[in-house]
Amino acid sequence: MGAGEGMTAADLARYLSKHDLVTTLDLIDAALETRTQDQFRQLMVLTSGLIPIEHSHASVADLDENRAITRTRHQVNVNFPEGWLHTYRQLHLVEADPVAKLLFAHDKPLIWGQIRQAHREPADRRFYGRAAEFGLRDGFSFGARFVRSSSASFFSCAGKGLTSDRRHVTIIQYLVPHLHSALAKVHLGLLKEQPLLTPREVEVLNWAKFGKTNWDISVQMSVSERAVKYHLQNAMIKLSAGNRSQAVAVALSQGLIDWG
Amino acid sequence: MGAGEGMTAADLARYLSKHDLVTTLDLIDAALETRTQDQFRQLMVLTSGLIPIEHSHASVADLDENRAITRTRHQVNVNFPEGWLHTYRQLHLVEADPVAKLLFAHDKPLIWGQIRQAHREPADRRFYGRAAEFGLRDGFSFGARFVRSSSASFFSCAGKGLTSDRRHVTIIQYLVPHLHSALAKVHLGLLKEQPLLTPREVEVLNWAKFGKTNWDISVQMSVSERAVKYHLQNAMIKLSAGNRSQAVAVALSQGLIDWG
DNA sequence: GATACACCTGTCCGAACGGACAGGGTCGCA
DNA sequence: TGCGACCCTGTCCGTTCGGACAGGTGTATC
Repeated sequence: MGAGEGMTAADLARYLSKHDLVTTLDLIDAALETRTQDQFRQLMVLTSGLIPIEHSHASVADLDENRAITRTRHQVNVNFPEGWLHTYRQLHLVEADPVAKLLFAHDKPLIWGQIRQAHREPADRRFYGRAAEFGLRDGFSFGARFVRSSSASFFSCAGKGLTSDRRHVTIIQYLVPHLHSALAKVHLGLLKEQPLLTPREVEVLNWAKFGKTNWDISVQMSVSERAVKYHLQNAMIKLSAGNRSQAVAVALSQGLIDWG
Repeated sequence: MGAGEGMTAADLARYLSKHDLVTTLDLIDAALETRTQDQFRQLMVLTSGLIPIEHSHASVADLDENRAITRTRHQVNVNFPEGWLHTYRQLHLVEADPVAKLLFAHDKPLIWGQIRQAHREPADRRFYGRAAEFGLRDGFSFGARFVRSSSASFFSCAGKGLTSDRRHVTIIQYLVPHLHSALAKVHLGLLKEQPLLTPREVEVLNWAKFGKTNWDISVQMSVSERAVKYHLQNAMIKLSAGNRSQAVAVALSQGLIDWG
């Protein structure tokens, strides 16, 4: 029991004040209620009232079977230095980033300082140097797959002295997994807001997932069988699916239709 | 922000000791790690060290579109009176149970005492009388759908004076949603343990979800196309699916195959 | 040795599917 | 007044699917 290695409930009592505990618990509760991007931003603001987060940035991405990022779905940049993000993309620093390599390895927050101490290779030094130019020295990252989805979120927070303090580290270990699940909920909500599929396409897929034939669906929807094929065909094109089975599977895993 | 109506962070500070806060936070953390039925039982035991839970009982069930229970998938009865559960089933008390009506209405813990005060009808009186015979007076229930699944969990905890105390109620409000997600994880794990499907059937479904044809799959698995049809057919029978699309959808929603 | 189960294979055939051809319409927006 | 969406309809045709017939093996259990 307890978050992270060597982290125990005793740490909570030792390093955190009663006010810290109350705030952490309330932030966890607020994370449960978080549904929208604005609420998530607000959550990060509240968090930075507890620990000195100066910059934070969250991404949702698709992973392949090797847990490598294939596509970035969307970003919530609260106040991360744009220059750094630009440099990172431009120079493909993901190859050099020691944190990125470990991001999805364990479902634990990664404290930059701890990584820095473990890996002391010259290539890493250059990376840390670059990051320091943008004021990014202390901080943490957290990456985790969403349950029952091929997507994952990762986010980074930076701030002066953020992770050289046992109090901060303790709070991070206990709080961050809940920020992740809040982000997952925000992401799911956003997917439904941006309607990749038209209402009719969703309707057809919702029947198809129950194994209905085109003719069955046409009766339910009071249209011709051809109309059903038309919508399903468009849905398959939009979802890059080769047939109705894949279309249903993709739509389910993307949260475009739900589980009736 | 804050759990439940009128519940604020101030309540945490007012009614909870520092030790309470530490324990609650650590229980929430332990809930994150919970994967097995034994771990869940252990979690309930730890919880009863914090608030006076004497009896607890958890169920996972399938819901229809009206949020009515269609099938109970499995139960974790820690120490609920068997006699009461038997009476409940025998007399279909779910019809009379005021708590059951509200179980999936909001994603909030239901404090029995509060329900009892709100509904003072004679029919309810009889129900409370029966429950009291089994020592069930004070307690709470919590029901919520699992994300991206047609299943839901609900569980009830009872104990003397359990919910007539602000301290207990506050802890319950903040803790219980995390117990629910722990139960969800346990349930998912159990589904994979009881192999409804054979390894080959799982393999075929995993190709089918990518839209592969029977012939494609037969090449991948180095068997005849007929063998693929054989496995898929058996899978469809076991999953009560009418065709491959429904088989894939059901297998996904049951957690029998995953995304990737 | 019988029984059960998972695994694999074959052929046949009607139903369902998916693509490609073609053509309607309404609505909102530039 | 286009233009692009979304919606709807038709026919044709080759492919795929799913059910029903039938058979085989190996392995574990009793």
